[in-house]
Amino acid sequence: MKQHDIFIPFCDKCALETNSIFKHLTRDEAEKLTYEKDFRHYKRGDILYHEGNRISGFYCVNSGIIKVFKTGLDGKEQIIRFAKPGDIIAYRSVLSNEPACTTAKVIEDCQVCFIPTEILISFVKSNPSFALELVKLTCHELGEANSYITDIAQKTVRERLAEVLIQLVTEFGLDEQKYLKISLTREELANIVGTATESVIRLLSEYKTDKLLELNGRKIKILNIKGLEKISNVFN
Amino acid sequence: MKQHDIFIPFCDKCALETNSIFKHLTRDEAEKLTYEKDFRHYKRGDILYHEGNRISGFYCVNSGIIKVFKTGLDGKEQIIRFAKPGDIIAYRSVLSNEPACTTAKVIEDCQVCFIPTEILISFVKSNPSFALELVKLTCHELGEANSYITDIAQKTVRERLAEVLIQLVTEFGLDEQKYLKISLTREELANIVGTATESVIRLLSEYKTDKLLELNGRKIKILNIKGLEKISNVFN
DNA sequence: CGGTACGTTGAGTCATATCAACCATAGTGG
DNA sequence: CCACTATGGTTGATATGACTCAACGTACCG
Repeated sequence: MKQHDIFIPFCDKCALETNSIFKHLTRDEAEKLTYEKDFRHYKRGDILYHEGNRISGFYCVNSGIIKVFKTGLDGKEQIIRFAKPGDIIAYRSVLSNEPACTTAKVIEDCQVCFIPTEILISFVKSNPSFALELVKLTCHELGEANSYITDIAQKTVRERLAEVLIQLVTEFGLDEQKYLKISLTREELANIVGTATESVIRLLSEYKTDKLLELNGRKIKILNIKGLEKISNVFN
Repeated sequence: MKQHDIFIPFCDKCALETNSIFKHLTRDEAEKLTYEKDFRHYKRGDILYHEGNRISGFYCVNSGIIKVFKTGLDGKEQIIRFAKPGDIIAYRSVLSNEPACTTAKVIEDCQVCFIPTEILISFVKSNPSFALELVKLTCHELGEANSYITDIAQKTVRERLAEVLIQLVTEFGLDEQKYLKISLTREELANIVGTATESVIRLLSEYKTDKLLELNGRKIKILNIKGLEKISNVFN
C-alpha cells in the first residue's frame, strides 16, 4: 500500500476547508463520495485530460494549481481559468455531456480527487439544493466568461495585462514580501491575456519602470495595486 | 381585455414547438407555469432589462429576436448572444443570484413570457431532470463562451467576421433567396465581432468583391458558405 | 424640409504582432 | 565534467492590421 492511500481526505472535511461545492452534500452523500472517488497525484506538466476527449468523470482539486486552456490556431494556448484547492474542473463537459472543450495541465504539483460522472449526476438528482449550487457555480462562471469576452474585445493589451495581474492577486494572493503566489512563465501570462510573449515582456518592464511592480525572474512583486487598477480601467 | 391576452400560449405546447427547456417539465408543472407567467409584447428597441439591475424573473421568447449585450468602455456594446423563440434569457442572473450582467434589447418585435424567479427555483428543486437539463444548457453556453474567448483572442477581425456570419446562418438560417434571415446594422455586426463599424464595412465589401456574398442595404445574401468557412479558419 | 440614424470611403496613426538575434539556465548524455 | 540541447527571457527592427477621425452620401420620418 502506497503511503498516499492513507491520506485520502474525507470529502466532508475537505469541502469545508477548501470551501468546495461539496459542502452542500448531506453526510451520507459525502461519505458515498469519499468511498467512490479516486485520489490522485500529478506533477507539474502532467495533463489531466485533453481537449476533444470524452471523460468519464471530473476532478476536485485538493492541493496545487492547474491551468485550463483551449488550443487555438497554430497550437497557441488560450488559458481559460485556473483551478486551485476546492475548485472542480471538467464538470462542464461532464454535465453538458460533450467532449472536453479544454485541456487541463498541472502548473504546481497537485493532489486531486477524481469523481465518476454518475456520482455527480446522482447528487444532482437526489439533492436539489446541491443541484442549485451547481447551477449557481456554472452561471457565475458564465458571467465571468461574458465579462472576459467584453474585455478582450474592447480593451488594449496594456489594460488587460494589468487586469490579469489584479485577478491573479485576488485569486492567489501575495506572500509576505508582496510576491504573487502563483508563478507563471511569460508565455503563460501572454496566453491568458491573449497576446504575444514579447508584448507581455515589454509591458511588464514598462510597469516596472512605472514602479508598479518589480521583477525577479518569474516572481512578480506587486508594489502598487491601485496603479494597476487605474491602468486596467476596472470599475466593477 | 386586450386581444393578446386571449392568445397566451400554453407552455407545454409552446415548449414542444419552440424546443424550449420547459419540455422537460411535468404536465402539472407546465400548467403551473402557464398560470403563473406573464405574457408580454415588446417592440424593436425596447429594453427587457438593464445591466446592473436585480431582476425578479427571467424571460422565455415566444417570437421575435432579442440581443443580449454587455456595455464596455465608452458605452460600446459587446453582443454576447441572441435569443430567438424557445430561448430563455436572464436565467443566468436569476440562478446565480447576481445582478444582471447584460442588457437585453429587442431587435425584432417579440412576444415573451416573464417567469418569476421562485417558479424556476421551485422547478429545479422539484424536478431533478429539469435541473439537469438546465445545468446542461448553462454548461453548453459556457463552452461556447470559452470558444469565443479563444477566437477573439487569437483570430483576426477578418476571420472572426466570417465566422460570425456563418454562426448567424446556422442560428437564423437563410430565406429562399439566400438572404440571411436576421437583419443587423453594421454597428451591431461590429459589436458581435468586437471591432469598429468601419472595419466591418470594409471587410463586407471585400467579401463581396470575392463573390462570397452580396449586399443590399442591411440584407446580406450568402453566395459561398464554404468560402466563408475557409476564411474563418473553423475546423470544429 | 430639416433632422437623425445609418452607411461608406479615404487618410493617417498607433498598438501590437512578427521576425530575428542573443543570453541565461538547467538538464542530459557521452 | 563538458558539450549539447531545450526552454525561457529579453531586446531591437520592421511590418501591418485595425482604429480613429473626418467628410460625405443616403434614406427615412415627422
